Amino acid sequence: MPSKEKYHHGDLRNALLAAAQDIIAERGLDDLSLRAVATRAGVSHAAPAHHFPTLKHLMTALAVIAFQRFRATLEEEISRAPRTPKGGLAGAGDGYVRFSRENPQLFRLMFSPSRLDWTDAELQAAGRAAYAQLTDICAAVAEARGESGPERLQRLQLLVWSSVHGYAQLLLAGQLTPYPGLAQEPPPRPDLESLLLGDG
Amino acid sequence: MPSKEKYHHGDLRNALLAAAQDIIAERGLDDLSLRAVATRAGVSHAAPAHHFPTLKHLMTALAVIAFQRFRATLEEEISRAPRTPKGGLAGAGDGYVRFSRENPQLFRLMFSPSRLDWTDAELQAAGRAAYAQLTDICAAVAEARGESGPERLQRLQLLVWSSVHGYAQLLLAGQLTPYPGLAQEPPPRPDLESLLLGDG
DNA sequence: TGTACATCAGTGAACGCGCGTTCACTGATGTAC
DNA sequence: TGTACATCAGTGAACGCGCGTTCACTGATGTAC
Repeated sequence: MPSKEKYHHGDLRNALLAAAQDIIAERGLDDLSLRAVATRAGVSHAAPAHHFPTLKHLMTALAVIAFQRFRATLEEEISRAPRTPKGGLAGAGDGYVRFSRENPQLFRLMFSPSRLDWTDAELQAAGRAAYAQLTDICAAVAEARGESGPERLQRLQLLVWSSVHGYAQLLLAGQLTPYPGLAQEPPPRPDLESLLLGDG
Repeated sequence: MPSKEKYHHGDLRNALLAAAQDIIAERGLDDLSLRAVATRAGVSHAAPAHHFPTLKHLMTALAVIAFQRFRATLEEEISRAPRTPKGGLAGAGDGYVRFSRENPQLFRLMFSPSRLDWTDAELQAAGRAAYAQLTDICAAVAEARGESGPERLQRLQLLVWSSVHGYAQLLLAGQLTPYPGLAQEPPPRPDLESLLLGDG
């Protein structure tokens, strides 16, 4: 454990990423800056440059973490659900929505292309790994529906992804709760499971 | 037609809104500022204050215009489609996606709650008017499916809205086209019409 | 029709703010011998 | 085991930038009489 007295931090890169998470959670994505991150990490404002040349580099590294956590949340909810196509689909949907609500600013970052460098190999890998969860689930759903072929599968994936992503986005945008101040319960996630796989 | 020489502009409020649309189309929503708008409109940087006390006021007025245009696009596509429940649903979906692609920055603004004042009556009215398009379409779809009751209708609306909104968002986020530079054709919008109303 | 005057839109200078970036530096670490 | 030295992470002052905001002002408009 690095002491506060040390001139060299020891693990500043991770400390900066942790500080960034605190900042976006408290003040929002728009208030994230290299200077704010440095201050939060207790380091001079020029120090981050050694680890992240630009804010985009830091945000890209943060998005990698976000996608990894996102993937873990999907896995967790899927493993908690019944091991059926319908259960898997419901679990993935629940995980998707839960992550977006628990980490709204990270979620926003993940889908803010202008802030990220999508040519970054780590980011691509993290994104693909998360997306693979949906792919697997959808393959099982397609099979249960007696559908086959890559095109059918792709269309099913897009429908599933779009509907849960759209619900999450509308929820975060405040479009599903008349007045945010009222803290009203939002309507439940669209039940694509029943539509695709029946009530069984 | 106001001449450039006049000290009083005559219609600065609208000129500022037009300048704002130019700026977000060319430089993006994040580069929108009161100063930039003033400069673009050919006016001193303090002039906008007489019409928009803060940037949020301007953005809210801009979102009103956006929702009105959005509504018009939905209407246009719906009226172009067959006058059946399925045609209406397809038209609404096409309009939704077309608007988001033709006006990506306005679309972003419409769903950026932190930038807008949703207590503004005009904004609420504009948003509701656009949403009413979807409501009407969904009522027809529900009837065609033999469903009834407000709860069923609400769930159907949420599913329809979520799936088309999610598709539009994923498209704008660049998640549906591997490399933006390649200008690859994205996959078509999820065909919720057939799923809900069959192939007829 | 003409004059006086209130109103208000737009000007331009000034302020403080946080930002990214640069740069000479300082202090710690680790390696070569 | 000890010394010299290269490397590099972090410092702190400085710079220029665009931003929102304030404020005394100036010029145009429209209304009262």
